[in-house]
Amino acid sequence: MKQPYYQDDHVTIYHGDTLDILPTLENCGALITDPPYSSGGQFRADRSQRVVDKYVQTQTKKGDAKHVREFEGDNRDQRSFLAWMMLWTNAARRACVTGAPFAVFTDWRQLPTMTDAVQAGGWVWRGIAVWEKPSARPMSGRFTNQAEYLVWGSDGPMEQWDNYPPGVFRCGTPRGEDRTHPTQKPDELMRWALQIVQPTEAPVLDPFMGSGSTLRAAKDLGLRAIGIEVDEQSCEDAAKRLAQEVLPL
Amino acid sequence: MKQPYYQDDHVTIYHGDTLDILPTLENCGALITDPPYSSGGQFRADRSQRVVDKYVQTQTKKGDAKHVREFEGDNRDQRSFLAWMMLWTNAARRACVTGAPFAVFTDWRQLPTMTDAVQAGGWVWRGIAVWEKPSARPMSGRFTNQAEYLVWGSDGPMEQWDNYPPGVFRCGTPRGEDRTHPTQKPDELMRWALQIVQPTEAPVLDPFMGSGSTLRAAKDLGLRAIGIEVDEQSCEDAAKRLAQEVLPL
DNA sequence: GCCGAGAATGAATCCATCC
DNA sequence: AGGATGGATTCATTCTCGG
Repeated sequence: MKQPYYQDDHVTIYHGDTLDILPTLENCGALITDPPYSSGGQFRADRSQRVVDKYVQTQTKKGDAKHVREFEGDNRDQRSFLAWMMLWTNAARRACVTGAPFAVFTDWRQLPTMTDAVQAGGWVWRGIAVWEKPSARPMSGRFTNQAEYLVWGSDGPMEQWDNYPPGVFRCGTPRGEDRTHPTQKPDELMRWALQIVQPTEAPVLDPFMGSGSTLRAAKDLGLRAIGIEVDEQSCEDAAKRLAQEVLPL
Repeated sequence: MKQPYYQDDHVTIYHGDTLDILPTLENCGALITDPPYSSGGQFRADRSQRVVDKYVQTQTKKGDAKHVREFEGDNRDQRSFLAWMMLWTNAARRACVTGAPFAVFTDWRQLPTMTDAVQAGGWVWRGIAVWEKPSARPMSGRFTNQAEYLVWGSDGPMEQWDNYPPGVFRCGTPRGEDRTHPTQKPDELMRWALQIVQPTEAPVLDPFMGSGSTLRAAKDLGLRAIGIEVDEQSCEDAAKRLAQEVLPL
């Protein structure tokens, strides 16, 4: 079993490829993650760009968006994207206990592929929840694509317990110094996503940790969590972020 | 050419099966509709999201037996639903001018099938817009499925013009006297959906008219519209509703 | 400290242009 | 012909800064 990159009372971080690490894990209580979308354009040329060129449109882009990091695994075509998604969703399910809930982020373009992939990976798909982003880029004559989606469900039967999270959640994206990862999710959003997880000892699993928003939110909610990340710099960023005190909510 | 069931300055209603009527139409300016979601009707929605036919799962973990049922079963109903959706989306596209926009309502269960169907029918899929219903029934331990979805795009290149409709729209469902059709959409919602249509002479096409909400909203916005409906009682209800005066907005 | 004006920003998209 | 590149564009929201 691989040594953790970072560990404390609540969270564990592994540095490495998700498909290598996942088979070594077991008894996780939930899968909550934000995988690469392999999206960002109608044409293959657009999708094959560097991540920063696709997704970071600040004026500082040419020159010094130094604090915004590149990330891997976002340049696949549709077929290989689906195949890869089936592999990791299946491996993640094996790392979880029966009945575990899952919630996976995706954008409109990959939503149908994502629902296929999680089901092919053995999960039961039970719905779609909506993240409404207040500041999206409008296009003339079209509906603004101002939402991202949370595909959710469970591994087999899903326990009912006393919690009723809303199906549509509205909040803005992190800005400026708060953002170290190009597609970083706000902590508030991750706490919402974690509402399908019952408070237990079994840790939440995030196989695409990035800058560690899922783990941070889990820790703040008093949950345990395990993160996997292939980029070492992101592991370091996340470890720093998690070493800080638990935030009062 | 079949005689209209109802006709006035702005709207025309045909009574009959959509697949019979659509080939007789041409030069429509847009497709805006709310097709049957296949819940409890002609097709089986409860089996709709099984993907075992597409992606075979080879390995199992202990305790997997109970999941197998989730993957078994018969995709014929889902296949026939998809085939039928491809037929009418294609026929509707042929009834429209090149560049025509489309917007089709669906629920979360049928969303992936719908995006497949419109693309197979020859339309360019450009996004998903969200209808947030404030009055959905919550489920314990789960996200509330409180949204329906508008799959939208165009037949080929889409003209840009001076309109920026929001991608998330919040409004309640009709109640009491206002509701004659079981899945009736609020007029306010249909006016939002029609914001993707440029004001022209070419009529909006609704191949599943139901109680006529699309036509009513189009007329109120000063647009022309054509509706098709197989149920005669619904045709009568819609005709009554459309014969009323144009509502001041 | 509060308020308002002006600037910056966003998992974007389109299209002309260049290889 | 078709892939790759780069510039222009849009508005709601948030941020910055000065009064």
